[in-house]
Amino acid sequence: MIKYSSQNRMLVAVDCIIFGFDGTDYKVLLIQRGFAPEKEKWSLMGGFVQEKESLEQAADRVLKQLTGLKNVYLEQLQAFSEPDRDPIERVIAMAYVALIDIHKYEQQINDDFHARWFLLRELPKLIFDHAQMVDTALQRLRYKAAFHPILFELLPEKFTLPQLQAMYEGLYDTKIDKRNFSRKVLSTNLLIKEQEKDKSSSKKGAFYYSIDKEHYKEKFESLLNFVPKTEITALNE
Amino acid sequence: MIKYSSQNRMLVAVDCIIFGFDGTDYKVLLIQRGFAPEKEKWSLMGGFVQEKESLEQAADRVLKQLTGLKNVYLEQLQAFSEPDRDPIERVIAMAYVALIDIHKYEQQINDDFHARWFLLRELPKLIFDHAQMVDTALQRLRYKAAFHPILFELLPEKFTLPQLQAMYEGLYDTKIDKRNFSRKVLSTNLLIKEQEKDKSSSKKGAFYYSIDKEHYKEKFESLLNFVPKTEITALNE
DNA sequence: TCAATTAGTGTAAAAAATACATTTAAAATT
DNA sequence: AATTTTAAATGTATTTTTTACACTAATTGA
Repeated sequence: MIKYSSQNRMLVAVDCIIFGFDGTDYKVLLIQRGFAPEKEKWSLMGGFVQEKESLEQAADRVLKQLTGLKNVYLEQLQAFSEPDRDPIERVIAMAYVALIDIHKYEQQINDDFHARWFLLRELPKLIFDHAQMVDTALQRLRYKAAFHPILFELLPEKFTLPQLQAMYEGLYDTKIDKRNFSRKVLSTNLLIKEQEKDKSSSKKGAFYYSIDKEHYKEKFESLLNFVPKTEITALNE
Repeated sequence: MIKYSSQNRMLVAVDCIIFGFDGTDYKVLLIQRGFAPEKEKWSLMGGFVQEKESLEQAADRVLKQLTGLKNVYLEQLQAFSEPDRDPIERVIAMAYVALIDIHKYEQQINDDFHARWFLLRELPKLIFDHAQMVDTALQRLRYKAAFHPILFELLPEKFTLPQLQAMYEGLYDTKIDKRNFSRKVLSTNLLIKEQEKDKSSSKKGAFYYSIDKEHYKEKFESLLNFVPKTEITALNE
């Protein structure tokens, strides 16, 4: 079989930045690396791309192998390709961002795998350029969430408006007027009001909402505006 | 020296989608591929990543080698990684998008290299998945140009408001009211009005404008809104 | 000097975003 | 049983932004 002769072949890896939200804070899922170099150090979920799989398939596989997660929101972030980013040998890394409902997978992750959630604000030292990957992923999340309803991926099936608002406030580190926020969110017709209330955080209780999945798919690509303009005047992309 | 043993190494390439605008139409720069397979077929500018260079460096190098272009706007688009996208062997391709002033480089490109501009609407059949890369790049351009002043990269140092407007109208295939357009554009303080007029396309002549480079850098990341909302309700990203 | 052509400009109406405070529901306490 | 406590829910007036829309100006060539 003919090949491209005299060209330089290299390893290609995928690394996944997995964001979660616990109702108050954003978290990132990390594992202790299982092999040298930097064995036992905290790392993003990563792995080498195999011969017969696309990058997307590799990211799915790595996520499943290391955490048990399947069918999660997963998006290509960007490549990290400094020649010496891995001290052992040249590795091109493609970073993927995943958003998951932290509670849905919490048990599974803790029990079967040795992944651990860390507060985004208190991440341990990470191997290689993984801290930079997290930074870049966070920037992208801030950018994208300002226009598209992706943060819903972080919430359980049923959630309340105060929870949703806290998630937006956390991401942009700001306070949003709840009257304006609920008007904007509800005007998209993305949410269905449920009968029940969540009484875990107030006496009155807050009504649960769920996603109208039809509208969600349609509206996903259209442009929303949940975040006040003053908060998004200088996003980094 | 230790390596990651028993892992699969593969070729990594960069491919550049180079957009230009000739005042009326968008164009894409293509070359005839110089080696098998698909030798002589039309292709994006591409090349393999070398051992000691990052992807960005590779893209810069490829662009320079194949067209003579330097210091152009170049942005990572996304990876294309289907295992069989290249019939010879596994190649992961990272696509980059470049925006250039078509006239500034026209001579250089035609004379020294065998690259050729094609109308975006009339591209020839391209090798491998390059047509898909162009599609994706165009989607990204539409998305990004709706919020950031990147289209200025396509224009010469001095340009007129009608030219600028034609560029936006072409990208979104729409008509924009010129009173509203000029008000919006000028309100950003991104443009400096010049003394001279361009009389090439009207008897009255249209004043030239140039970019206020200070403001341009500052404003690049902030969010603009040159395109009417009705035109950007369903961008694909 | 008149006709033709494209550039340039202003205003009123509609829509969207913002600022802002009180009432309501339910539980816990007295 | 009444009162207090806590967070949820809600409406309106003001400001800002966006849109729709049509005539005048400058210049060239006939």
